[in-house]
Amino acid sequence: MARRTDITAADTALNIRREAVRLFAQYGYAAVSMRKIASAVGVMPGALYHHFPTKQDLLMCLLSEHMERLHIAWDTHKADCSFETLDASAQLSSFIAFHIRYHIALPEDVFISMMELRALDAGHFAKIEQSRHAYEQIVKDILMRSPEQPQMKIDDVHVTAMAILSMLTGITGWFNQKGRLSEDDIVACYCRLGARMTGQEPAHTQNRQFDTHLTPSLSIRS
Amino acid sequence: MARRTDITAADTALNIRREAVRLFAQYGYAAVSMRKIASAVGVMPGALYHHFPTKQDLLMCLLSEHMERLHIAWDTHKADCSFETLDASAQLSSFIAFHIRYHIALPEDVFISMMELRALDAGHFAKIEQSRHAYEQIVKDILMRSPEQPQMKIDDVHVTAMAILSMLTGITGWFNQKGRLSEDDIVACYCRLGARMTGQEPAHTQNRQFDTHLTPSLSIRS
DNA sequence: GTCTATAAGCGGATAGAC
DNA sequence: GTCTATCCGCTTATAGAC
Repeated sequence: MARRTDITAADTALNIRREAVRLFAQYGYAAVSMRKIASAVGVMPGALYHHFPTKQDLLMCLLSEHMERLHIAWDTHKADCSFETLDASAQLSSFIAFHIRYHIALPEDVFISMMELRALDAGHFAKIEQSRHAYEQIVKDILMRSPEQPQMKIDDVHVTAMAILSMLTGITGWFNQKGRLSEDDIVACYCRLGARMTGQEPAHTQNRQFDTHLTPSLSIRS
Repeated sequence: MARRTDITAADTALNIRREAVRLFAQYGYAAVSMRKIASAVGVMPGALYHHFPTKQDLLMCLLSEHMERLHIAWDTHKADCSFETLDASAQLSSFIAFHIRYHIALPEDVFISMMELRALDAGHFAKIEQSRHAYEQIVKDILMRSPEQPQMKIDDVHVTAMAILSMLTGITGWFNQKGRLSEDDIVACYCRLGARMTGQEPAHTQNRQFDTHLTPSLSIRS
């Protein structure tokens, strides 16, 4: 067969990233060899090194691009729901809905971004950790505005923020697209839980309506 | 130096388990070689195979013993706090306190039990997964008794149980023994959060007293 | 029960042809 | 941009001496 000119270098680089994400998520970074990635992509091992100088660089690329996409998606979501005009209670529900939908859509990226931080060398780790902290700060900033809301009562902003984030991120561990609960059901459940965790009475939250849907831009993946 | 008769085979096996837990927690199962474990223990690599036939068996031993100790500790805690006599609300606080204290005391065992499940082969995985489900069922059983409690309101037992467990297990990711909050502070915060997540009004939970301390048996480690 | 020594193969990464 | 071929250190695991 003649050389396929319909497959570009950019395609191969994208295939490498996609297969690497899949394999790292399933088996872990250390357990996946460059040979296995090459085999999944359909190229010889040496070809990978034309696109990524080392295995470590490949991992760092996956994690940094994931964090970058996450922040961009959040900024887009903020703009689309006029986030700054919402009160703290509505902001929290808006964040919860965004976080759940984004994480359910990209479970493998999320998974390796949690699990493989320790596989990064010091410099790379610091960069990703900074980006993670910035994301956590979103929740803390929302909770710190709670004193403006008479129906919100928070004992400890830091603990409550970490509890909410852990609770949300844990969803990817058990959620099944074909299971009993739809994505909308999950979002509704967790918005209620988030409201309760921030001291809002069930009576106040039962009948509130939130714009909990993501903007279409989220579904675009590089 | 003559052969040290004060070091027995049981000591070596214990040292292997301890160093393996530490190294697996820090770098991950796949990233840690038998050579590194042997070096940490202070023996030659071949000696490890006298105690564990394969690396996989060593991992399975660590995980199965962790789950076994966890269930035994829970049974002991249940007996010591007369668990069956408590109402559902107090049972939940009792469980939360137990879970937090146990997990803070053994963060490395907990960590590898979450992270290295995928490193187990199919048969071993099934056994550990069964034990994990049994532990999750503890929370579901408590929540399913909530209809007896007029102050408890739960939308979905499964979701609420998973949310509580994720929230609790996430603590090990950020808790620092020397940080701003003591273990007691954390337990108090999370008992409050757990109460709120199960629909209990802040006014109801603010002044309640729970026996949130673990029994002494927990501090014993094989 | 631990040692020395080694088998047999996989690991990341590179050089140079095409 | 991908291939073939290869370097060489490290991997799990075993055999037999002590």
